[in-house]
Order: sequence, then structure tokens, then C-alpha cells
Amino acid sequence: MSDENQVSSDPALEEVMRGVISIDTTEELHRKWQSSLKTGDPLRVKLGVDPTNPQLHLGHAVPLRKLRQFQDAGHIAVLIIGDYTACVGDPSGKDKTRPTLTHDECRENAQGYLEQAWRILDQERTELRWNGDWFREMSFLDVIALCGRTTVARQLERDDFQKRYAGGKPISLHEFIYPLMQAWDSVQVNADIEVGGTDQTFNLLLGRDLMRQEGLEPQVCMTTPLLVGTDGSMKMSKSHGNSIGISDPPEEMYGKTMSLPDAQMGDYFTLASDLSLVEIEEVLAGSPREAKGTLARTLVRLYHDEEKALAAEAHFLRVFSQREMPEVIEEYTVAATDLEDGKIWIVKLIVDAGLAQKNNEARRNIEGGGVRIDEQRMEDHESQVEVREGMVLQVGKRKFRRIRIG
RNA sequence: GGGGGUGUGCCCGAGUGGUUAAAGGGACUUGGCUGUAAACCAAGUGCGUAAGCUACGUAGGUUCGAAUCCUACCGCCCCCA
Repeated sequence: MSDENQVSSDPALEEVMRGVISIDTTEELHRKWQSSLKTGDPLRVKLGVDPTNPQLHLGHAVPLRKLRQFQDAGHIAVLIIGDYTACVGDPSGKDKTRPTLTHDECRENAQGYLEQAWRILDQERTELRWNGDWFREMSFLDVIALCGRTTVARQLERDDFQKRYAGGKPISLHEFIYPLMQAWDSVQVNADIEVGGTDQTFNLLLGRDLMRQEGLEPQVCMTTPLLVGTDGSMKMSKSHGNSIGISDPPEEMYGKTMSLPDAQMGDYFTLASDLSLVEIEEVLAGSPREAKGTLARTLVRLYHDEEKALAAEAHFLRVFSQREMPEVIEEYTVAATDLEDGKIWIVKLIVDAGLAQKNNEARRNIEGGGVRIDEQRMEDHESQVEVREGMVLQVGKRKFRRIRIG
């Protein structure tokens, strides 16, 4: 009778369900959870990742953190490195065919990926698998048999394919195989639960089908929202230039977080921070400015430490709120041979110092009023400036260089 | 296999022989306002300090002159088989 109540008041279970969008099915989750408590056998919680990019960001961290929450509750994370799936390319949520990786690229990326993943996961409670281990063994006939387990109609129901089809964009045949591979992974590791972003729903559910077909107990599918990037509209992704990397330096991480639209704070707190749901509610009830500071501090603390978080905050307040110079400024040494009568063309200086990519860009920055030397705005892009040892060159609000003469 | 479309700058998308480095929108950059939020306003966004160069799927051709016309090739989409 009171089973339901007991379950829902289990704090560990509440924690693993935090931020989750949907669970297929909640009943099965509760049953598995309870039976694990009873038998003492940990649940096997699967996450498959294709190391397409070795730089992890907060979006990647969402399902990883979810695994960690399960680990903290005593369960086992089964992390599958998709060294074979990456060679196919997941079409989920894409409006075009994903470029595929070679197997070597994948192995290389995986190295960097894991290094960062261990900052989130408890390595002791992680079972690491490579899906090449089973796909490599399959014959072409095996592959065809696998393809026979789903239908074209089912594939075409997917929203992402529908859009591409309607928009006259190509859908390659191999893209149909990806979900089958991911689903087959679930069979291979006999997952109790699979975690993934909402864009993974189709793949996750197919895992249930295949497991059932194989006579296994189907996995519970747990989907998390996709974390939106710093632009506030698109999914976080390095290629969108809206990501916050978990290896970003403290100041950058803090600053990027502060540029987040207010509306995203809730999701970031829930999905990316380790504050409790109660704390989050309190923080969000206060001033948005304060809340965002708390968020930024929390994230920096999570991936660096408390001290660095406070330092990053101090830096932010100084440079952006009060518009003063940062305490530490990267240096650039001008070669003496670049100087003529102790002067250098301003545009060249900016580009050489790495504050602009191209001369034209530097010129535009000057004309837009974004270039300063020792707080003095520069207005003429043709001017030769006198280089003084230790002077500070600034482009835009956030880029500084202290100039040295070599 | 047959027929019909289509291919433009980061993206979408105008442009069918000559002020077209290419309308418009999005995105982005700089400045203003501010909380590096939102909204809003202004300027800008191929390369080159300049002369100029390079660009409209690719390669040729016609022309004083082409993104615009012709030929071939490539990619993609649709219909029929």
C-alpha cells in the first residue's frame, strides 16, 4: 500500500529523478529500484557516448552527472564508448548527415573524453565498455539480421527525419542503422536503465524493443532535457559557439555563465549544478543578478574549487561590473625589429598580439570604438602608436594584453 | 532507366547580361543603455594600410562585360518505372 509513498520519499531516488523529463516507465523504475534495495544488487545504468569531440561541455555533463547520481546511490554506471557508432554518426536531432569519424580519430578522442569524464564519474563504480568489442565480431549477415529488427516506417516517424524529408534534405541509409547499434549495446550490457538527452528518445526506446526480443527485461529509459547554450536558444554545442567547457578556465567559465539569459538559470541549476532542489528554489526566488552569480560560482567550484570560484567572481566584478583592468593580464612582447622609431602600426599590433584574427577585423574594432591603449580610445586605424613598456592594449570589453618590448 | 527541378556569402534567402562585394532576415562583432540577462538604439561583418585581388556547385565557352546566356561534369530533391 504505502509502497508508492515509500518510494517517492526516498531521497536518493528523488535525486536521480531530478531534472528528468520523462521515464519509460516510472513503474518499472520503481520496481527495479525496490528490488535492488532488497537484493543488494546494484542497477546497471547505461550511457553511450560517441567521442566526436574530446572537449566536454556542460551539456555533455548532464547525463554524466545523472550517472554519478546513480553511483552515489550505490549503483553501477555502464559507460559505453561508441568507437563503432561514431563511425556511423548519430542522426538524432540533426538537420543533416553527421560527418563520421574514422576509428583512429575516435580512439584518440576517447582518450581526452575519458580524462574529463572521470572528473564527474566515480571510476570505481564505472564499467567501461567499447562497442567495437561486439560490433567488430559481426558478419555482414549479422548486420542484415539486425536491420530486420525495425521498419522503415518506424524510422520515418521520427521528427528529425520527417523534417529532413519534407525539407528535401538527404537522409543516408546508414543513418537508419545507428539507433539499432545503440539499442544492441543495451542488449550486450544488459542495461537496467539507459540515460540520455531527449533527442535520444527514439534510440533509447528501440533498446527496449531489442531487449524484449532477446528475452531480456527491457531497460528503463530516462531522458534529460537538452541544455541550451549561452545564447539561450540553441542546444549547447561547440560548433554553435555557445558552450561552457568543463575544462574552461575559472574566469571564462564564470563569465560565460553570467552572459546566460535569465530564463535558462533554472535548467542550469537543476541539470548542471550540485545544489539541492530546495536551495535552488530559494536562490531563484531572490534577485536574478544574485542568482546568476551563485550559479556561476557553483559551476566554477564544481569543476575547479571554491578558491578559484571566489577569485573568478572578484575578477568578474572588477573587470565587467566596475570596468577596471584585470589584475592579471596576458603579456605580448613586441619584437624590437617590428618597431620604427619606437612606433608600430596599431592594426599590426592588435593582430600580432592575438586580439584579432585579421587586419580587417582589427580595423573594424578600431572604427567601432572598441580599441583602447591605457584606457585611451584609439580612433584612427592608420595611426602608428608609440610602444611603451607595460602599456595595456584592450580590444572590446574582455580582451587585454600587456605590451612588453623584446 | 525516363522526366522535371535545384545548387548564391556563417545560415536562410533575393537577384536572370553592366554603380552587384551581391537586397532582406537570422547569426555574429564593436559601441550605447544594463545585471557580460532581456528589450532597445547605432555602426559593421571576403582579403588587402592602398592600388587592387578573389567570390555566387566544378570546369570550360559566348560577350567589351556574366551570379545571370551556352556546354559538360558533380551534388541534392521530386515524379514515373
